[in-house]
Amino acid sequence: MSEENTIAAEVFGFFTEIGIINQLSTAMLAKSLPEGVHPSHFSILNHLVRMGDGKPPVRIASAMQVTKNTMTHSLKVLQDRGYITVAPDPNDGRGKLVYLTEAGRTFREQAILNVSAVFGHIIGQDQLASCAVSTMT
Amino acid sequence: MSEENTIAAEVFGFFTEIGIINQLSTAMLAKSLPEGVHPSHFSILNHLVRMGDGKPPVRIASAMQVTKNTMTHSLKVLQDRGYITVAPDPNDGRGKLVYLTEAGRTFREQAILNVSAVFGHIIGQDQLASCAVSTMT
DNA sequence: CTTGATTAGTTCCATGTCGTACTATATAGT
DNA sequence: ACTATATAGTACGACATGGAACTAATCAAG
Repeated sequence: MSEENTIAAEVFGFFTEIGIINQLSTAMLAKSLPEGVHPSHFSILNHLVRMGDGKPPVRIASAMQVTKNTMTHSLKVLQDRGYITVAPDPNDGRGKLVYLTEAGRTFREQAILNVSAVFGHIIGQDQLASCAVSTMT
Repeated sequence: MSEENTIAAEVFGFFTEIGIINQLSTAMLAKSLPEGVHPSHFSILNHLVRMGDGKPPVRIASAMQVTKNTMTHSLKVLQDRGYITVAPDPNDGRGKLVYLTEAGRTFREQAILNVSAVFGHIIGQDQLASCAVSTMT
């Protein structure tokens, strides 16, 4: 019994570490994005570039592991910023299709360059050590 | 230049994977928690158990990588549920100190058992054991 | 001791996310 | 064809979180 508890603690601790890494990397991405663009918004653009656009919102939502409501809201933000266009699906009266704009593609590329510069800054300088220290405290 | 872009894409993709793992494991934890208890609330209890209680909120906030506002809100929730008590710091008129209650400790233990049961359900006891071994070495 | 700067905690507002309920369309069973 | 069920998208409310501003208390400099 206590053996199983030990194993559970090990697995739980592993995912706790994953969460910490995710927290720090997401914070870096957030700081490198312009005002009003949330990491989740960028993530949608990234997904559309990698997996191809012209997909219905519900498919994007399930791929990003968020609900349909959240996707509706996020797509509205991206549409207002001109990064995507949403058109009705000609083959399904219920559905819509999401397409990337040129502005959306260039924005995504620029954002990756920005956050990569931050990574390089951190790895290049000795802040890697301080990063490790901050996770321990 | 394109070489640097390739490296950037590698690093970026790695953190993307980390984010996906975190999303899935956090969702599992959320589903195994009772109504009204957010994963971040549980995370605070977990931190207090592991690092010791009697700490001021601002220290917990910086350790959990959230702002003071969020910590104020989360502590209020935990206090209403009787999992913690908050007392003024006798040595600092501005500060407060956060203490775990017996209910908080038992709740945290039970939650870990619950989520571990979910893990066991999904990946099986054999993989759990090997996973634990790999994290120990 | 007095003044300026710093810190702990709170409050207000904006935003991202989820749950529930709803409408409109599509599909299946008869 | 008709009805029942399922699916796509949206509207509304609830909650977690962050940013800016604020109060109270401590610390540092003179």
